Amino acid sequence: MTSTAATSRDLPHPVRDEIRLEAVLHALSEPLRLQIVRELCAEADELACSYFDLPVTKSTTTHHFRVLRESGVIRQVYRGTAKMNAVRRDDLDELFPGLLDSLLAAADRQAARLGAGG
Amino acid sequence: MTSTAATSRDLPHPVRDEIRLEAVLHALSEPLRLQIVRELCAEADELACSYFDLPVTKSTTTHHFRVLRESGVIRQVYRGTAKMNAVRRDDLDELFPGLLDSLLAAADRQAARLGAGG
DNA sequence: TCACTCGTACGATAGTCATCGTAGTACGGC
DNA sequence: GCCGTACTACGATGACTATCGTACGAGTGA
Repeated sequence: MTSTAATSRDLPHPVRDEIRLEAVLHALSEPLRLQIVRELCAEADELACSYFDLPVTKSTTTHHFRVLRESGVIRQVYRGTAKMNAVRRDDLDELFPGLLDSLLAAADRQAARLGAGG
Repeated sequence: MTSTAATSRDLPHPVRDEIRLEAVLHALSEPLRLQIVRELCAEADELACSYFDLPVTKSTTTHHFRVLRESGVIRQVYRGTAKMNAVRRDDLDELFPGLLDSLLAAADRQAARLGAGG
């Protein structure tokens, strides 16, 4: 094949204008999903679903990634057998400037506060 | 009685350190509750529950205000028969600097975008 | 072709949630 | 004391959700 086709399979994503703040907040209100997004942003690169060692089964993992994708928080694309995930930072920053950074900062701050047990 | 007691009834609130980001996001992921918080911030003053003209029954209104209170987003206090509501801006700003402003800005932006239909 | 890995689809289940109606409590004014 | 207003508590209900297990599909490499 000629170019950038990931594979044959395509996944449905909301276009930028279909992303809703409420859906984004709902997606991020789940601890596991918030953690996934934090790691995705920390790595600043595409990560496979299997990269994450989550305390749930594969079925549940699939579910959480789908919620993130359908809410517009992440973009998913197949590369071989792996499904790669990346935060839709450009779209989110365009729609809600500064929101993602504030959310990540808030999550970091809380993690530091709760983790350190101060 | 001597001073500032609102009335006899007191309502349970989480203290600052008990406020969790996930709970805040969950509370604000509901359109009605997000709207309530937006109005509370816009008025910059305490507002009674009855101020809001919500398309749900009083029971449901009570439920939504309780979720906001128990997540730490708002503070509620009785004044006579009225229950006054105010956003806990100081606590939220201390815990998650800039988050509330980003969320409100995002909500405003989305409202303008969807309302204007541009 | 065969096996292996990664992820999906489906069905089930237990829990949470938004909603309502009704009945009840607390406060303020008459 | 009595009534009206503001809000609550309780029970019910339908919808959604997080979770799982099992069975399956799609791709990679031997």
